[in-house]
Amino acid sequence: MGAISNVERAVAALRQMIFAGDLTPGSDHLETELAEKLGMSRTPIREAALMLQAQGLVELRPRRGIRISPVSAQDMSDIYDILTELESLAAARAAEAGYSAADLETLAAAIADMDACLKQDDLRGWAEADDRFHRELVRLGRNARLSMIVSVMRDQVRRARATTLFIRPRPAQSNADHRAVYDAIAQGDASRAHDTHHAHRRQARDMLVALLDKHQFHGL
Amino acid sequence: MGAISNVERAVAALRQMIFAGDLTPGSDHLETELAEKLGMSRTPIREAALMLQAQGLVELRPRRGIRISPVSAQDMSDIYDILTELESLAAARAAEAGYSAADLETLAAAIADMDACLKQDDLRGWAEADDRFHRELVRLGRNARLSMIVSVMRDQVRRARATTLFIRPRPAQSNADHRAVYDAIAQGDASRAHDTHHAHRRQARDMLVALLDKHQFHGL
DNA sequence: GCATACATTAATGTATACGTTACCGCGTAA
DNA sequence: TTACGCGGTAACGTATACATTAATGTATGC
Repeated sequence: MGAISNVERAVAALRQMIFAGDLTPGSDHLETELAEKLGMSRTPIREAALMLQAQGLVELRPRRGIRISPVSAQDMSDIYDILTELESLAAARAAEAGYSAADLETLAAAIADMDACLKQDDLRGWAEADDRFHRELVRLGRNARLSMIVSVMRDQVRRARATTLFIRPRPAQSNADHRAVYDAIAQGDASRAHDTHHAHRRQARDMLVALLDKHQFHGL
Repeated sequence: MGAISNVERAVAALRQMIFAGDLTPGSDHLETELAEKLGMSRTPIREAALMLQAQGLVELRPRRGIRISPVSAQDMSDIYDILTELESLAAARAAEAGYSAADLETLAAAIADMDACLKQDDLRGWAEADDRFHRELVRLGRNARLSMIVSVMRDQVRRARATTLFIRPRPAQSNADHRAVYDAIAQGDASRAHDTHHAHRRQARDMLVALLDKHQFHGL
């Protein structure tokens, strides 16, 4: 009854391998190979691959194997554009929802954690708290489809973050932005929540794009 | 060489049946059933269902069959929110791209067609041209992921349009909006393109939501 | 030497077989 | 009467076998 299917196992394993870099972007992998490696038949592997394809993590190319989707600088820019718009919308909707301070507890905690991590130069911890902030923000927007899309986009970004986290400037301004967004939501000011977050994301995008250009990033 | 796989056939057939209303939202269908109906085995049916599930058109529920996803009024509102943001972004990017009048030919033609259809009270023709306009607009935005997301969202809306097309007010203001967006893009004015289209979509959303409320629409 | 046609082959797409499991109905006991 | 348990069954998840097909290498003709 534990009911954890092989397909789920395959999806989890493949994701893990992709994010960990065991399957490098652009590389091809035969269904049979992966099946053997994960100790199951081709069927669940194929189904898992189809799901991951729908999320843009892999491409099924007949007779050439399952390709781990590469992410170019252009892709990153495209993804950030989408994230910017959708997260800003979520921020606006969250502000409209009229949440109480208690409802916004998770948000506040994430901001506090980011502060704490920055003080200790714990970039990994900061990134985790930053993720938490953005995830909660989207959740508060109460749009299931939007949440889904954002999480798919974020997955694709995640692979690049490992690379860029330690070469990007310290995220100093970032926290002030988060606080401003938080305040706008707490005060129910939708358009300020939207615009503030939009500017925040836009800036992050521009920074990242410049960074990728500078470091000759041409695909991951 | 014919290279049209059964999976593709299944996807196309299922989509067709869903849009045509042969498979009504909320209904369940066993894999075996569908396989027999389409003259193939369960394997391609399952793969097709997985793809359609990723697009939100069906849900795979173990032992209960493949459910045609119902779309509630809330869903419609959520979807329109997403469309509003993403199409507006596309409009802005299109304006930035500096297209020539020739590049915008398709857009202009769609607007002209909408005018012509309205004059003849050809609502179906108008809807088709309207689709064409929005599709081209998104294409000009040059963001492959955005295009994909928008097309998935639009698919979900499409099912409701058949219902609402003939009870909604004549789209009179609509064309003026389209022209304004076109002009902004032609002049390279990104923020005007964005805001104009945003207002256009926002209005369409509000109208639709009001309409669905009024007609006691509680799911399709 | 180069291009083209063909045979080879290996990987996929599809069908099928099978074990597992949740659901449904029936019976029994409280 | 109702709740609970038990067995039958049917649908699914997965493995496997088979058909199909595109890529690769080879031979042949120019």
